Amino acid sequence: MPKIKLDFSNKLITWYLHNKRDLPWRNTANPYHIWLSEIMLQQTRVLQGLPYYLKFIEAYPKVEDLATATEEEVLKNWQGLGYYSRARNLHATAKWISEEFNGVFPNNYQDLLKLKGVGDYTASAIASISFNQPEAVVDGNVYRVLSRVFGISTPINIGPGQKEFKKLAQQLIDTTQPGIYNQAIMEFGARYCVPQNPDCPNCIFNDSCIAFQQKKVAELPVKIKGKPVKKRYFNYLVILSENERTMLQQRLGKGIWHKLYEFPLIETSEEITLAVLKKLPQFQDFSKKLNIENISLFNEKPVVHKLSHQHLYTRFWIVETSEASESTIPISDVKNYAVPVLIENFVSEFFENY
DNA sequence: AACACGGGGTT
DNA sequence: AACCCAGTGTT
Repeated sequence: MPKIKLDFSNKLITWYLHNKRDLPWRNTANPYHIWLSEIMLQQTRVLQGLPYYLKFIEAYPKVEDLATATEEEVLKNWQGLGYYSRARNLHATAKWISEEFNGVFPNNYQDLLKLKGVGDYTASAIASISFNQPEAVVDGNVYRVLSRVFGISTPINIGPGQKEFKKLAQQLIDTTQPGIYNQAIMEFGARYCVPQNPDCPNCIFNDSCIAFQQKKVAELPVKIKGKPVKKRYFNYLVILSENERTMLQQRLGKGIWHKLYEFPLIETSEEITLAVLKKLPQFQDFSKKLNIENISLFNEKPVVHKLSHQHLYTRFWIVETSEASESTIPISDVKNYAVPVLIENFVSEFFENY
């Protein structure tokens, strides 16, 4: 084995064994547990995903338990973690493995890659950690560590860079303990070679790190800038009908929050007044079905809910009606539906007495 | 290749 | 406000 490669992996693994966090998925090679943790940690901080992992392991000890749950329940348990396609793919994959493979996970990179929601990173993670296969992971941490140590300024978020880093990572992996190596480089990126102000003078690589030598640590990795965030204006109609009932609708189109629930929504191109709201065709269609007695605005200042690519300027209109429409549900049932955090925050504030 | 997809932490 | 996080699927 080339010395540079041995140096790199040995330093990383030595650092890891002294500095790793004690996380529940690190005490097992069970592919179900590893798969679950890896899906949850996609684009998600360990500390944010950890309570969800514990909740899922308890609610669904085996993949068959996840498979026999309803998608609604899985989404409810996923509520707040974001990127909800992960939860839908998780459930679909659990059913597939349970029904077609008798609950036994694929044991190699190529077959793991066929699972919904499992891409190059996750297939490599499971293959290496659960099955000891030498498949290198390349996540955000790996991009940062490799771009700095090896002084690579190829942009990491377009095709050529992704291929270059994958190839380098594959050359560097310790084939005798690939799972440990993969976790070591990720943990090192997450805990030491951090995005801003890493402690380079005391780093295990400070004698060889190209970025440190050339004072380019702050400029690496290079990332092409994305599009500016889009502003959207949401008007939620919070129905309050007789007997403490309200109305929820499921989002079924394309876009954010697919299959989650929310109050009836009217999206506009800008902030609107009550007079304008009343004239909107969507509102008039809606009001035909109900006997509206009063409308009031809950929040004059919009709640700005920030997503990666969108800022949602949201106002909640309280719509009191006299008749109990068929499509209403008891307010006390709202807590059983999977809703976006934006809705959950409103519900917990407005309906705290119900 | 570019874009959509959540929510929260950090600076 | 900008960037990032144990990325993937769609177009």
